[in-house]
Amino acid sequence: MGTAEITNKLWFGTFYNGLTDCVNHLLCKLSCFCAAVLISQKPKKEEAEHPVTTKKKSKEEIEAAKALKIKKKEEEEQQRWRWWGLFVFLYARCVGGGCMNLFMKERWEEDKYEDGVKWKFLEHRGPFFPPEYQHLPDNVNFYYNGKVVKLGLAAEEVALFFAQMLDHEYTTKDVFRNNFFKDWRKEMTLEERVLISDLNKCDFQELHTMHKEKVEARKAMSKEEKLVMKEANQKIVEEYGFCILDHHRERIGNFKIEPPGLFRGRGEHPKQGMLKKRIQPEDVIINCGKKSCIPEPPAGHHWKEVRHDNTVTWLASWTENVQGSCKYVMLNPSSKLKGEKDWEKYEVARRLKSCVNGIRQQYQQDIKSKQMETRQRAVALYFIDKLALRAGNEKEEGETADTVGCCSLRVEHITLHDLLEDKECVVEFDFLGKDCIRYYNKVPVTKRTCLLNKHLSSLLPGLTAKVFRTFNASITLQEQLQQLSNMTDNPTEKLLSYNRANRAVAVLCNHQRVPPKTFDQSMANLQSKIDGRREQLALAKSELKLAKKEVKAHSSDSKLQAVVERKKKAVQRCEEQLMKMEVQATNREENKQIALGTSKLNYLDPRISVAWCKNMEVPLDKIYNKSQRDKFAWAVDMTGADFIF
DNA sequence: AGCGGCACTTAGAAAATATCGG
DNA sequence: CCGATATTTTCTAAGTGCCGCT
Repeated sequence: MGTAEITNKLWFGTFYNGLTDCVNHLLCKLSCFCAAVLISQKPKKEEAEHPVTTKKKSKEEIEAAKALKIKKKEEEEQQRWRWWGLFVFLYARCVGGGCMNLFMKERWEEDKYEDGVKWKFLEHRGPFFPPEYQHLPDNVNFYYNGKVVKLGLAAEEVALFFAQMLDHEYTTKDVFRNNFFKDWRKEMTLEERVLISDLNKCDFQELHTMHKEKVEARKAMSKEEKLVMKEANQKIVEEYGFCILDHHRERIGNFKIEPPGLFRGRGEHPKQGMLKKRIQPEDVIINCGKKSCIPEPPAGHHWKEVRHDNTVTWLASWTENVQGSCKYVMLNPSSKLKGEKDWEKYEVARRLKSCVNGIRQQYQQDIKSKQMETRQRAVALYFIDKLALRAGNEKEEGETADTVGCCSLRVEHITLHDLLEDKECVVEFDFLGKDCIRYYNKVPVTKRTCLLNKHLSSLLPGLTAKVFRTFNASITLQEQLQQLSNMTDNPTEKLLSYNRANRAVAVLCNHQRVPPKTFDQSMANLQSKIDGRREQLALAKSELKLAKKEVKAHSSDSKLQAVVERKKKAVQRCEEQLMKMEVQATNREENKQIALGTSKLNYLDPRISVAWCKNMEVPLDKIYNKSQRDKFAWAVDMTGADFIF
């Protein structure tokens, strides 16, 4: 590589990255200004095009709405921070020479901020607080032992939390009820506490009914009312939902403070039903840039603390009272901070690809090791790799539901069979994993923890137990897509193949869901639709036959010929619709207990999917919705059809 | 060297919204 | 256009992994 070229790149790198603050800032301001002008002009335009007849207006309105949508899209696209731009640029220039992964990658790493620094400038409005609780209307009553009891504000609010959940299974569980009652009593006045001593004598029915009515009323709102609500919400998002990070406006993920309520732990959680208390500004730590405006706390309040820590990515945090854990306000997945990290994750997984064979050989060896520790490590790694189990960190006993991962499996979770269902040496797993999802699997094995991660990172920098899940998920997707999809398939079949590949990964990672309550019913509905369509098709076919006969009889009458054509089209349309529905039925049936979203969002290198779409000529929006396209914008932008994981 | 806590990713449920088909 | 159903978004719990402290 010539010196001139290097110099050139370095210059560009410096230029791009260091682009003096004021110039960069100016550009940013300019683009914001332009957007503001465009927005402020829009209503005027619509007004100008106003009058004429109602029918025409509505048509025009539709057109205008469409144009507006496109414009908005373009604007968004223009405002998108293409933080991966330098990489793509350099890669494009260098890929011919094949030097990218060494020289340029290093250059790229160097250009990032110094160790641990995540940003230089960060400004935001602080989190958004839920509204204060308002007393119940006078005609809605809580009864104790059959008598009306007017509760104080605090106790009433908590009573309503319980009342709202009355339809939920939670409220029938002893643990939930006991925890709730204990915490509820803490919120009562002395008088209330003396009176209310038995949850079974509490009647929340009126509160429950009121809540349900409110929900119904919200559903039944007129279009106009809904629009008003929507606009009000958008205003909140506009104000609190964004921050400025290093000159770019970025969407915040969860800018709303979690409202108070009853803790809904998963599975047999010992703390379910406990009161999750209301968070005050006095509980909240704000994190922002030193030079930025400090967000204003709600009137009459102050923040717990304001700090300027640019080695972390959160904008605000508070400690939650049920588990004592920290909650954070962080950026949306489409942001640079999240996207870059995501990209990095997949790069580590790809690096594993080149050395996974060696690692596998080694743990097979280590399984025979004389040292107990080495042997245990090897077995754990074997299962993490083969079954995509999670690492299984230690948890405090009694504080959470009893769930395990690979390194925390206990004897009772495993049964060893010398022979099971014709297979030798079978390990039977049965345990509750993350979110209390049951893992059940029978695995034939061949005859012959923090320590684990340390060992892994010595094999490959950045390698940890969870990388195996990412790696095996992504590589499985790639292989399955390769095996299942054909260029000659129609679009519907192609999508089925994609879903099946995705499904293979979800099964591997044990991503489950409870089948929707309406599943059987909706399946039956679809089936009857299919049957109906079949009959229709048969009818259309016989009609076509008849029409053809007619043509033959009356030697090529042009009118009759046209009828035949029409009938042919009808048959075709019918066949297409039938095929679509049948594929839909297959897909839905196969998806009954499987959730695809988690793997798509967290485990599958998006570049595999983008490349597949390009190769198969499938539009990207068939497999990624808007927020997925936003999250993976970096991959969409930089990936060609030739990408291989 | 072991542990507790902090920061961040991953997860399924539920709510909200869009789409479909009669 | 309207209700049922499907999809998307929101919500927040539940994991992983590492760092700094003792």
